Amino acid sequence: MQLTRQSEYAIRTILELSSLPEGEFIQSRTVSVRQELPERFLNKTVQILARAGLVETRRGMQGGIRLAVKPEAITIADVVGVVEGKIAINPCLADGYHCANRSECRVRGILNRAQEAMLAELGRENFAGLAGNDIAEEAV
Amino acid sequence: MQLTRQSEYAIRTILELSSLPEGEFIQSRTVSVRQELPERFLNKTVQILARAGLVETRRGMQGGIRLAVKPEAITIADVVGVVEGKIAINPCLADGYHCANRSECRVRGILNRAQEAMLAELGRENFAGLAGNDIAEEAV
DNA sequence: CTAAAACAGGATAAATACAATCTAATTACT
DNA sequence: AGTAATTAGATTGTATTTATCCTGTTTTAG
Ligand code: SF4
Ligand code: SF4
Repeated sequence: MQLTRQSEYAIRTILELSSLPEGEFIQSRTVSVRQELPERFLNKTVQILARAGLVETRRGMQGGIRLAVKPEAITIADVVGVVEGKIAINPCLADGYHCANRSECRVRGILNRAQEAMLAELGRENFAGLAGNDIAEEAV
Repeated sequence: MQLTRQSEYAIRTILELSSLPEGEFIQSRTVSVRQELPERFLNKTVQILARAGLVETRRGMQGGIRLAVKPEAITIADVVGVVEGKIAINPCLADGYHCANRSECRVRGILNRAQEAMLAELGRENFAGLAGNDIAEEAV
């Protein structure tokens, strides 16, 4: 019942990128140093974020990575969802899983509600707020 | 980001026990058959539940297991907590873990709120309601 | 008093999943 | 060309989860 480290790494990466001036590239190596993340493994993580369209990459000299969308449009729920795939705290909440007594099971309903409650919280605040680079710092 | 199977097994076991007349013993083997759970593994799970004081066991002929407390007093959150230990969806939410920038980290607060929201839902309904053996079936 | 029934507990094995690394390619700028 | 950066897949290492085995202890039927 825990997020993977890769999710944390991804969150910290997006956080780092969110605090940069819009459009600026930063090398993933720099992120790994600043956030103290294993470099090689972070590269993998960046790839996932890139394929999902959250970050943009540029190769070669002067290359690096940057956000592909505005920090305001990304939440922790998004990042975790991209890295770990669609969240399902129990197999029966995932697509394509068939449990015999699923129809009459009342446990499943509770698990589902619990999951939704968690995802709602993870999706409540966006990375503009998290990185602290929004002016108003919308009072919660 | 998933509950262990053992948690499911434990939930189904408590559910089975909750639907029995109060005080009646049932053999763990019967539970494993009725719920289609691996017998040997379930024994281990029962031990955990017993040590935590949720179920009571009796050895020998005519032995078996039964709830040690009323179904009304047990929630899914309790069962999962017993089987998996104190829930922490990220290492930094567990006791004894030290993250360098924990004090200034705003991600942690969100993760914590998400976890609490999930646990609140898991603790909302008790096993009397889940097993459907309470009269009023308290309208939610 | 003995044998069978049922849980207790530790050790171990098998299977997954997670985390990290390695090597080689590709791209792009200078 | 040459260098700096990401891309991609393969591979290794580690931890966790899941499951089984074997031996012991308790209880009761006979
Ligand atoms: S028994 Fe209920 S909670 Fe468990 S897997 Fe089946 S549907 Fe889901
Ligand atoms: S960076 Fe924040 S969320 Fe991540 S482990 Fe540290 S305190 Fe927790």
